[in-house]
Amino acid sequence: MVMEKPSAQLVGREFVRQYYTLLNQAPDYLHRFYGKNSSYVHGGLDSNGKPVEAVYGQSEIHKRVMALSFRDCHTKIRHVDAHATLNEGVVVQVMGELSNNMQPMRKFMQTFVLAPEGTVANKFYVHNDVFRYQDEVFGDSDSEPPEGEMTSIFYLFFLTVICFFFYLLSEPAVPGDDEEAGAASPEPEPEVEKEAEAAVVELKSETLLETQTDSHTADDQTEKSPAAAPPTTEPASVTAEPAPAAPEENRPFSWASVTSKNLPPSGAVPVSGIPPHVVKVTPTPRAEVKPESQTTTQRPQRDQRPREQRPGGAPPVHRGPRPVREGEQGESEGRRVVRYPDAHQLFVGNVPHDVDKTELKEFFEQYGTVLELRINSGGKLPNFGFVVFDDSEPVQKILSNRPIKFRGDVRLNVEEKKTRSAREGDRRDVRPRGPGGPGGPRERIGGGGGPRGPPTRGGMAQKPSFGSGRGAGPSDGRYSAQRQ
DNA sequence: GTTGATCGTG
Repeated sequence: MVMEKPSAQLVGREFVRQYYTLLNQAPDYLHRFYGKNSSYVHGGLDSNGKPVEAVYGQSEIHKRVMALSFRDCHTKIRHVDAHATLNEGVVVQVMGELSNNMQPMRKFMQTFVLAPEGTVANKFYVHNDVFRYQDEVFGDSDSEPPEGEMTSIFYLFFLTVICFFFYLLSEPAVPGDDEEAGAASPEPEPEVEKEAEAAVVELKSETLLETQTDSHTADDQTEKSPAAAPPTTEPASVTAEPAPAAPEENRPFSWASVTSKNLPPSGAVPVSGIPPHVVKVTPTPRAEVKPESQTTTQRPQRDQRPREQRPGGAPPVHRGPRPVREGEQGESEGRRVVRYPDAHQLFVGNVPHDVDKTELKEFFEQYGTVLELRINSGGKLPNFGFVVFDDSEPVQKILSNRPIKFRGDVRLNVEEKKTRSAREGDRRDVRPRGPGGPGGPRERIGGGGGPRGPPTRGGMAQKPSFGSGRGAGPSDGRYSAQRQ
């Protein structure tokens, strides 16, 4: 319940990860770490050979960053110090080496002052960023033999694992779909200068994440480890493919909300359009967060399935991928039988009998993506059906838009899909469980008692989540907080 | 008025 405040160390390390990852992958977004009054200096000597001065403010910083033309910027972190400082801030000092654009590594020292973003706990922005190259300051240019440079890719992996996010700047400002698409598109426009950037950056991370994880959809037999990539200068290109991008809605993404989003009662995840954040990577705790060790420790094995070692030739004990049911639209590509969570489904009653399935589907498409629609005409009236969306949000939207008029005047009876037991629970709310407990009056009510409700909430990670903007609380069960 | 069918273990 009590969200521990993350230690300065934690904040610092995590920030360092994110910062240098972004520096490597998307330097043109780097300025989003900064605020209106931030200061920034990144090495450099002026014409007199003196260290250049800092610039102030996000847009100036952006210019400066662009002028520095980071390209394939690799960083090797030698040491990170992070201390709590005034006003709930964190001061971070990084010592390391940096190589830009295939140039040799240069030693640097960089100091950040992270200030609380304000409105939300554990969000930070960079208030000061002071970066100097050692050779520029000391005049010496001894170069060390580089070894095992930290490809940011590796950090990237940790990004996917660790649930921290720095939300940058103030309000997400209700990012619209276009923005989302824009951010996910391979060629993001640097049209910033407003807020709504926080979201973009989040999405950015998400995108990066996808590029790393898209290769292991569901069944990851082939596990290619990005970290295994030798420290050549070739990072995985981020711009690869922005992934199918399921119609996720606009709510800002946060890992906290992901981890708290329990699986639907049916325990199944829709296969079609795997939401990017459903990555099943079990968070390996940041046991070793020392940047140093990361360079060598390589990836933590992402799925520990102790049972099958899956030896080279031994036939796996696959229980057999069930043949896809011929039931209606069996996702031809999805090799798994799909079951949808109740929350994504809508019961629709009072359906006109002559209705066409596609007609109904088109009707509901206006609320969201209809994955599946089934009409049950039990011989006679009434007619009802189920609409499956790709998310609970359209369902909620529909429910709150009741009455739903179809063909002008037909009032569809839309309800959240209920299981039988759920309905019974509704009806007689708190029926005093009479004495006799499990045996009760011999009415039917299946012998087993409701096998409902698998214990969904597994071990909620206790880790402090940073930008858990809104979803900080576990709270809601099936309905994730509908925005608005 | 009306709430399906489907899978599969310890």
